[in-house]
Amino acid sequence: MVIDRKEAVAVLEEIALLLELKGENAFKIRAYENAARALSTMEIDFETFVRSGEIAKTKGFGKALVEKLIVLVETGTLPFLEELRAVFPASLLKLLQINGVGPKKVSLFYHKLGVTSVDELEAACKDGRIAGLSGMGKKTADNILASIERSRRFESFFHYYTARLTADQLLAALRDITGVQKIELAGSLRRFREVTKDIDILGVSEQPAAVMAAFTTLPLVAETLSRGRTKSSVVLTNGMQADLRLVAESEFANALQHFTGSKEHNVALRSRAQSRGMKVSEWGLFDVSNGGETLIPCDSEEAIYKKLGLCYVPPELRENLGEIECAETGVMPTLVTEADYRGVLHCHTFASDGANSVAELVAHARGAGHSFLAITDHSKSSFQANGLNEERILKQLEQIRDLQKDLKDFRLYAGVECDILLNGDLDLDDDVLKQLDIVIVSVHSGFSRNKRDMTERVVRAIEHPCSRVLAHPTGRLLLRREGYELDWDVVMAAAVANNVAIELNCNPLRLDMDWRLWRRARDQGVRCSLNPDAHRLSHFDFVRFGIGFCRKGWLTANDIVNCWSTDELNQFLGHP
DNA sequence: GCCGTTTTCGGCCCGACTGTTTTCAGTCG
Repeated sequence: MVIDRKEAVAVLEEIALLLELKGENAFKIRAYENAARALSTMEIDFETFVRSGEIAKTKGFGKALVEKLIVLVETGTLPFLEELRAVFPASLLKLLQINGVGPKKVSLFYHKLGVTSVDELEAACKDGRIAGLSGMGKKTADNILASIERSRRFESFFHYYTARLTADQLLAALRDITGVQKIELAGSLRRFREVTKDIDILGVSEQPAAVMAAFTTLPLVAETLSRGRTKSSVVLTNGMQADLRLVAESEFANALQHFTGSKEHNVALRSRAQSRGMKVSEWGLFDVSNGGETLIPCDSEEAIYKKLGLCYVPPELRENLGEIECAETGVMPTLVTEADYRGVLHCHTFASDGANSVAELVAHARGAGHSFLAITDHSKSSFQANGLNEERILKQLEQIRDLQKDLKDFRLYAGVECDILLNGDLDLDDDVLKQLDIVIVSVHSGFSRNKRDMTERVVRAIEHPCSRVLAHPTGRLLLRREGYELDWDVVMAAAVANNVAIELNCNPLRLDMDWRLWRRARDQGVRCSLNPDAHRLSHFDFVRFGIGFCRKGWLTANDIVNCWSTDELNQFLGHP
């Protein structure tokens, strides 16, 4: 039995949760969590990684973890995990997902009441058994019931786009409250995580009590979970949780840094501070080198990083995935900005499954200040999307050439989003593809093939001489459908060798290729094409946040073909 | 369980809020 990387990550994560239930040392638990996280971002063949001994040289994998993972690779099972599973039924892990219920409570409920599932916990809350436990009371039981109800009523995660628009609405409402001097977004939304659980907002006010009162009674707020002087939590009408923290002006920079996270980034920063005789928290940076606690004033996030011997780390990069090591060198990449973006290379008209005409899309793109636009409707195999056959594509090509004649300082490219067939062939005749300015290739069928077959299929499409962009390369739909697996080493190498860009599709459901892969792709020489995959004019707005995901992938304007001049792009497309 | 220029033991990031208790444990981020 072969254990792959994903399975190993799942094993480590499960061990961490079970150890929590067991009440193990928190640092031991963290060691498993860190190892799982490290492994999940590595692009390695897990078995080779373990067998070759490479694992033992990797930070975070000590003697105990290496030994366990060797057993896992060699036998396909891990007795250590089996023993833990025998102590706690697997269903207990689900209880940990209930807000306000942590390992201690789960363990208590299990041992005292035999509770093993959410339904049983609900029953125990209702019939008074929970309130009867020592240390628990009626309020605890009521809160657990409310949490269970909330988790059933709403999915716990939201797509970035939904969450961000909700957050922007909330920010605007908060800025209108009397006594609010400053309001900023923090947390995972500021860091551009693709899905998010809650909205974290940080504010400055000299009248925190009044502001908290106003916040918890906003029309957007459905329910107040907690309300303190510096922190309040609410559930919004759409089911999202939002937290507001208030601090004094002098504390703002430190608080913003702290509440932007990630947790892992902050742990690393605090550890760094400690090793330099300092202490960092949401309240400030302190010199603790001579036993006391002397505040080191920081009026900006830049100042905090500087005092810690680092250059500024943009929020998108704060995941403790190498950004601190990079900041230590004094040189950070100049990340792409919204102003660098010059045009969309993937959109649909009503000829296939879009809502607008070519002319409408052109007008919209020009209105947005873009320099070029590529029309890329679906090809004939995507019949569910009314894909175009050779004849219809050629007709559209003619229409586009006509439109171009009247366009000054704007390049309109004729293209197609051509289906990659099961064997890796493209869906349209070569002599038609050759006439187009840009051919985007993508998979829309046969998602369940295995990794090897999918890799071969995609690489074959990349190697087609007309291919220029590989679109939404895994086909994932966030919170709905896993993407198919690809051997990224092979796919990226093929993309570089054949001068094919890989798309970062910024449709909020896709965000595909994932930000975690981009730094590595860029280092290998892969070009990115950032596209909204627009099916209507409003989808052009996806680019605004798409830029954030490019930044999260460490990309500069130079790495993204959509940020190039029309001349440079023409050269890339082979159409001077 | 990991780690090491105070190095093989003894550290390991920090604080707010809640609910239950009279000083604190659990949870969360």
